[in-house]
Amino acid sequence: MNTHTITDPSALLDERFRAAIIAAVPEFDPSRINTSITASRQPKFGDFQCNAAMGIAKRVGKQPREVAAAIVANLDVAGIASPITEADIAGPGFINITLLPEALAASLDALDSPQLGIPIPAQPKTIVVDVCGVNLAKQMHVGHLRSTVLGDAIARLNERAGHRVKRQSHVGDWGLPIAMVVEKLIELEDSGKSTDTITLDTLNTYYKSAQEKCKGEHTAHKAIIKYGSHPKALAECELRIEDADAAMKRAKSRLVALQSGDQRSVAVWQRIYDTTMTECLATCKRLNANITDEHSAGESTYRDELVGIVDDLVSRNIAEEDDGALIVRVDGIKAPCIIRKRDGGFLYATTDLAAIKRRVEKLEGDTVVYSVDSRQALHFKQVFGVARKAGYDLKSDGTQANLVHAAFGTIMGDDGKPFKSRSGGTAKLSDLLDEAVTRANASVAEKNPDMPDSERGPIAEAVAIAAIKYADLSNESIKDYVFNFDRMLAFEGDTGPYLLYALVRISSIFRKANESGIDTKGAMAAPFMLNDPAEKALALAILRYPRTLNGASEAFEPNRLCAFAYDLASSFSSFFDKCPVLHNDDAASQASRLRLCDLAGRVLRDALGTLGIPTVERM
RNA sequence: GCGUGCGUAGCUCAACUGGAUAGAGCACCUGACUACGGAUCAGGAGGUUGAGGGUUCGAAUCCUUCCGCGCGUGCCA
Repeated sequence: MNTHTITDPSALLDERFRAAIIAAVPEFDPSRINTSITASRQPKFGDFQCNAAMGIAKRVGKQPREVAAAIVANLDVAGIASPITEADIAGPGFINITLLPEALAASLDALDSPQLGIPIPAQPKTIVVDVCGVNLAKQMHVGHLRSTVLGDAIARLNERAGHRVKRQSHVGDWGLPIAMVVEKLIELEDSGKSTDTITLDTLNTYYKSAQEKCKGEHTAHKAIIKYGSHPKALAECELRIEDADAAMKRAKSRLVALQSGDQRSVAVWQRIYDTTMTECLATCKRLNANITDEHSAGESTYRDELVGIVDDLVSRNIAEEDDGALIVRVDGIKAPCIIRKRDGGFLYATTDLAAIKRRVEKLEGDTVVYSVDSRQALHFKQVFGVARKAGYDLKSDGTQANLVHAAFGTIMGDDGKPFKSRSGGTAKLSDLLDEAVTRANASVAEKNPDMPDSERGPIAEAVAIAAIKYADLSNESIKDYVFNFDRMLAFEGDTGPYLLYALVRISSIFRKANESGIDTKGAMAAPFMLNDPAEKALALAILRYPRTLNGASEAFEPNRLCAFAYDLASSFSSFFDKCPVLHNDDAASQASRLRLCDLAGRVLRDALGTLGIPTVERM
């Protein structure tokens, strides 16, 4: 017997109803039975309900209520739920189920283990998760928030579900833009300036100016031709284009030097790499995202594989030449996937193909999931299509790996447009975090004036990160969402701080209990007494943890676990209000409630940990 | 144009993937032994789920036609 069957009442009910359905409707293919046991939305419909009768009735051509009655007649829920009769059949054939108090207590008791009822899969899978994906010489900005936070959460969800997870950060460390910055640094060195203590901020400036220098003027030129301008301005512009062309030429030859392993170029590149990654990984750490150096898989690491892949696709007639470029056509997609430019250069599609190959063949991924902006949907459709066509998705056992684009929407500002910094540019991620921390600090100081600064600092940091991450994770990821400090940092309502507050109250109860000499340790073995509706509601909320976690991990949807966490915190708050724990003369009830508090706290903490949200003891 | 996604309370979002009377949070109104942390709890008001049609016992969810918005769209990543 596995843990799942014991701790999750819905799993227990699933078994009993399956048996009843087989007996009640023998003509129905047992392998197609879906018992459809769900938690009831309203208490008056019981604790759980079975919605299977309607669907089965349709397929076997019977009346739904007739099927429901047959199921009930063949049903044995002894030891789990109150006896179920025809009176429990409602509407078109819903079967309402109310758990026995002792069964509820037993389930809770079984869940109360270090594993917290999460089943360990018989055959763990390997899930490769594409996360973060920063670019050299560029600061992390809002655009990286979601790929980092969501990607890490998806990784954690699958780790918690018992799978092997391999994070891969596809670092943009290759190509012309980087060569431009390398060239810039070398020019500086040649003019006698030291670049030893260069910062990422400075690199970022170089990156932008190099970009503009090499192509910005061309667009300006086009605009002038199109809309007309003073001849002098035009002449000046053309002069600058000559400059730009020269710069572009230098950058391209620098790229060649870099790619062919020129020592000096590589050394400068390495410095840029180190400077960028040191700062970005620090930001990841600050975000409580488990993304470290070992997860970095830069585009440069694929450079020696690209030629082989392209040759392979050509020799197998998967790729074809078209207008000088090399393309692969994928069924159902109009736009072909370009894997080599007319000038012989490779594109990011080529690199991504190499990445898929590595992730399936070398990293042995059963699933390769990409936490990447939804605007890249077409790109991934193409690349996945090419990979399948070429068989790069085939695992060693010959079956196909599951390629998933876990797409997410854009972060918007209050004006409904993509989020910008106050000055209008792209907002640097660390600045955003700083502002959230400042605000959290002020709030904590206001609510809790006695707390010393030294204690408040780290707490404000955790509260701010929790607020930002919860806001990001709790929405359905595919949708755009509005980034609003006031809303996410509000200590009321469906926010990160509210969840932390629930934990703080639990911690506080135990602090107080221990101070007054109550045997909290002993209470951890106390029998659960769940007589008050609020106690029962809290128990039912806790018991939903295993199912919710599995559903969220399988669907790569962290927002489901967020909803669970909020529901749990909210159920706890109601319980806290109605069921005194310490101000309670009944020793048995007190012990039960202490244990319930402890379990609720551990489950909530575990859920938040699985989302990558930091927690605190006080706030 | 084609492709793709979205449209739910005044605002921000859910809806266990086709289930019962569409739920939360802000904001608004009314309450709660001076509170085991009130950063809370209980209640009220707030809806033709963009519009029409279809599928069925049952639709916010699936199909279809419109409307509106976003995004992508052959040699950037």
